[in-house]
Amino acid sequence: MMKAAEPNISTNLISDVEAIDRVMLRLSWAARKQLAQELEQYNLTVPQYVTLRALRGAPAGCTMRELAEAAQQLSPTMTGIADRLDEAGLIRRETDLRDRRSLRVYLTRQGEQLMETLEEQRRSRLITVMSCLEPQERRDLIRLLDRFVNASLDQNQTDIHRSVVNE
Amino acid sequence: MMKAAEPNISTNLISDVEAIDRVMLRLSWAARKQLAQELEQYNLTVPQYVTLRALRGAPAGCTMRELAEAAQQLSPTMTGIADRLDEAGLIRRETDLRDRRSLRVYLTRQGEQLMETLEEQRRSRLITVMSCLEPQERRDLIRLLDRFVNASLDQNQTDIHRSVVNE
DNA sequence: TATTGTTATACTCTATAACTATA
DNA sequence: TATAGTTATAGAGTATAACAATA
Repeated sequence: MMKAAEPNISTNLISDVEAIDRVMLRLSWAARKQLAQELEQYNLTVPQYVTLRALRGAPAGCTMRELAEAAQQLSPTMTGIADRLDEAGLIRRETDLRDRRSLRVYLTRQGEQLMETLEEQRRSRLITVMSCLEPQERRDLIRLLDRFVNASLDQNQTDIHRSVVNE
Repeated sequence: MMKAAEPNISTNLISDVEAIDRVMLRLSWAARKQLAQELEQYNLTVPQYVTLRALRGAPAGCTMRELAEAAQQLSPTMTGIADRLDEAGLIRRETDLRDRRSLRVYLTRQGEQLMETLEEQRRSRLITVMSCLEPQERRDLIRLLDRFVNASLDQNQTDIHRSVVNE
């Protein structure tokens, strides 16, 4: 008889999985919509924001290829995003003198200022939200979420560059 | 002197906020990429999947307007998404006989089967991931995450329809 | 020949405005 | 007139293939 050896634990795991599935879909959907809305006032899209963050977290003057990897984009996609960030005056691209195939990408001062503004705004919003949790609960949430995300994303090769998106 | 009254707690809150900011960006970005990749083999996009889930969670035969609300989309956007789901044979739209302005949307049998397949696939993947956590840790994660998401999204009006996206 | 980055192309999503049909 | 849904249009992201310049 190969029924579930431990019905309670098994049942709990299934219902846990359904609960986490719902909350994760909600996060990756509704949270993204909220971020998009927050960025809209600065005429910034989510991929553009991710790119700026990757750029900020990367060593100064990374190449287009490195930037594309860090932001998890393909080369042609990154070209388009960089074109628009460039046009908005948030980044600049300069030919690498030692390898004239490469472009070095930098945040402009305006880009740095925008990122500071956004960081301040995000921080104050998150402080409000996080205040709803006790200090110990906050640490638990971060620790467990980090373990979950690592386990979840390390299954795939999707997340090779998490150190950069993660800053 | 209005310095931080409790330096340790204050400092911890700031660093907690930075940690949660990173992991949240990572979730709403990398996790979405992973979902997109998982759906790709079925020629399904993330918005299409969210729509199918909302449809599955909604009472049978909801209107286009209700579906758009449930999936947090604008009317014209939902028309386009529904067109493609229709063309793929996953949903069907029928004129409401009592109000001929309205369309009633249904999952086709093919659509239901696809959703079952996807649910099975997601479940088995999540079971693997969740197994990395102890039962008590899983419950803690779900509880804390739920509280965080509610606090975070209830700030905005972004998430009016979480019951449906949430199923 | 291999690499860097771009252009060309096609499709999807998103947002706004204008429109049709129904109520 | 108000509502349900669509079409029209434009911009942005995503993916593939082809290309130029450089190494």
